[in-house]
Amino acid sequence: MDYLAGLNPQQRAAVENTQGPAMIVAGAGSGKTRVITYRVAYLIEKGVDPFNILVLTFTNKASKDMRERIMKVVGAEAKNIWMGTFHSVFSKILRVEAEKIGYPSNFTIYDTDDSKSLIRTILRELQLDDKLYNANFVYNRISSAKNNLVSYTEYMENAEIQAEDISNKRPLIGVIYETYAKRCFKAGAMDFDDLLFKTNILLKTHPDVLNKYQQKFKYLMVDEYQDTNFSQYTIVKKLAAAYQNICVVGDDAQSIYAFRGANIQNILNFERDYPDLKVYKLEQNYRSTQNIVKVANSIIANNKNQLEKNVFSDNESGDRIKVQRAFTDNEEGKIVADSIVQDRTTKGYNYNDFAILYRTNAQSRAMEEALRKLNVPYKIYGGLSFYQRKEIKDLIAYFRLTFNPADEEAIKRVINYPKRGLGDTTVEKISVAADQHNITMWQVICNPQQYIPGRIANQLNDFAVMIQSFAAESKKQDAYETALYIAQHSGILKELHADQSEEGRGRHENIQELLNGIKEFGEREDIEDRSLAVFMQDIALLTNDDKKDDKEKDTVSLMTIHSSKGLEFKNVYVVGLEENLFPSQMSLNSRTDLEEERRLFYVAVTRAEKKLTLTYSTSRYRWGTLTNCEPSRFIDEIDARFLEIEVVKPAKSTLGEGSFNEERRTWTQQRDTFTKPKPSMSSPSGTATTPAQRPKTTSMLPKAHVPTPGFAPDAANAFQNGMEVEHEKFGFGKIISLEGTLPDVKATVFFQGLGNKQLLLKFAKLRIVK
DNA sequence: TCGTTGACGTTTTTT
DNA sequence: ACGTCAACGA
Repeated sequence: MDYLAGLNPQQRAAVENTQGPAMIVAGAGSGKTRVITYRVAYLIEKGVDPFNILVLTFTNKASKDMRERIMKVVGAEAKNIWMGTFHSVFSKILRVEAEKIGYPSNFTIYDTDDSKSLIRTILRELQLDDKLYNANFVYNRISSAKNNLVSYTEYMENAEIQAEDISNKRPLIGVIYETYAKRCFKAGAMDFDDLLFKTNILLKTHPDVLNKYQQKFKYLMVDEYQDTNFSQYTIVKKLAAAYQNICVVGDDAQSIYAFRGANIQNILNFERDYPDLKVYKLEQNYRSTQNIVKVANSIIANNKNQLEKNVFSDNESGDRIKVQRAFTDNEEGKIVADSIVQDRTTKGYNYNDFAILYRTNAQSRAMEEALRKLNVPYKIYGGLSFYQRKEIKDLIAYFRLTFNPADEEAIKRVINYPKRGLGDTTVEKISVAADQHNITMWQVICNPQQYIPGRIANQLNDFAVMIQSFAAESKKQDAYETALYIAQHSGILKELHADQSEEGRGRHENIQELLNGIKEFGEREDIEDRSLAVFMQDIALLTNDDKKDDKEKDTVSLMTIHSSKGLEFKNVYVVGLEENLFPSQMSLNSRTDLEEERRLFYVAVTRAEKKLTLTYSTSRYRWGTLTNCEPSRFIDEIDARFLEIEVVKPAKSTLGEGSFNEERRTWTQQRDTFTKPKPSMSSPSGTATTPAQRPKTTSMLPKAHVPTPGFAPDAANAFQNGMEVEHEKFGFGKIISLEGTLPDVKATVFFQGLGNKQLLLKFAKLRIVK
């Protein structure tokens, strides 16, 4: 246990106090991960069975890293610790206990796309205005209800919530919530929030199950506790109730997930729930230079709501923080890329030692381009994950359907991909029939003659038989063979193979990569059940970090600030420090939101060990148009003593060594002259629409034909060559020729002023004149 | 039923 | 700039 010697008194106390409730308030860079790691190692060395330890983290990456670090201390035993994100740990438990709450153990996990798609379907069915009832809005509303453990019944009975919805002019959210929840249940599906919500229900309604897991998890640890929501808080509280060996670790200054329901109250509740709670404060920052720590402190001091804490550093004072201006987003990229190349060569850094952090994923593009131009290797973290690509989701939807045919979203995704003549109309019919008879869409598809008579029934039957053959195949073959069989027989491989464009080949390669991944999974020795069904279970919870270890590769890291939490780099560039971008436009309405944004800035700044650079641009492409930008208020908030402002461009600057604020004033005036509306040339006085303002197309087209009163089209079989006909839009014309056989007869008709038109008689609305 | 077209909204952030 | 969606024509 010689590792204990390397800890400071507070850290050591936190590690050695293993019994009873504890809270570790850990400032940025204060060795938090080390403490958790050693605490777990210490527990094991004191004789606690790893199977009795549960460690909950916030991201897959954090749990993977931590397991590796624990492994280095205690060896292979670390494999037996229960460790993972809330979502992954409790989805595992739910699969074991699913039947107790009426779910199949192979329930599907709906990702955000699936959820929103289902909500859109429901909005259509309820004939609600999808502008007012925006799917995103509805989703967030339902999500936050679940995260606060409000069921749909409670939602509709709660006067406060109802009043809020009514004042939002959206009184029917409760009804949508109910429909959504029932549809998910019918489909054997849980969304992300359900994984926690249903766990709560399970533990509440089944004391025996609760007891089982209380006995199992005698020691609990929760990382990033400030980011937990009420639903997570309640699970932890219940599990810890028997032994009270609960240790939470967090930093209120780094709470950046309130938008997702995280509640800072949880820390306060925590003290209230455990009167004999021991609190450990880790305030010494070992990561960064003094300057960086001071800058971080001066930023967070602007927040009103925070716990008392004094983070300090004994490291060298270090360079001042660089602030650099660019005139365009591309130039910003160039400045950063140049700086990386220069520091690497002159100061002997690796590419690994650099990170570029941004507020939104969209900002990565300019950075990428600049890095590519200088041949700098880089890796983008986050963004569209491999498993979110269309072709991957398509194939996975076939897998989902194979193991859970009730999965409505999977059906809708693949029933007509590749094209097999089962379009929207048919899906609508299936959906209606399913609703009427209170069965699943799959049951309708398996019995099409009964519910949807006609020619379509045959195609539906073919589809059903195909899916059933996949299920049969999965029972005979291993994961890879089954997957390959499905990829081939669904027609997906053929479809992608036919597309010889660059992207098409890329998609084909992605499918190959997924298949390879499944093959590797099938060869793993450490898992007993290596079936495709098991491979599928966690797919929705995987993010990018699961794919290949690029750790050894020497690359610059690009990521959002959110995904940078918990990481550290020698050199950090925080880019796009502009009003409306960072802080984000969405955050400007309320103090709470702005404070969260500021904490985000705090997180960004505290990632840096040696050198921190902040950049902003005076213009940037947003939504495809060039927009002017103002420097972020966050720059102003930093104590100027720690800053080094570099005015890059204007050759022979007249600004001299002026302060940042002075420079900014100049810049602002300059911008004003550019944006002042020019004397109007385009808008003539008066409000009436002038002919010149109408869309050009209208005036260019021949005059629209007004159909004869009582216009009624004739049946397709009534037409003969040479007949004079009337078209609803094109007016009068004459049939020049007829081709094909009923019902697919195609007519060529000559219309006055329009020339020849080819019309399919079964669609075109034509009336016989003579 | 399917493909094309033009209008529209999108950019917070993650499991 | 880009992707999604409704409307429309074939």
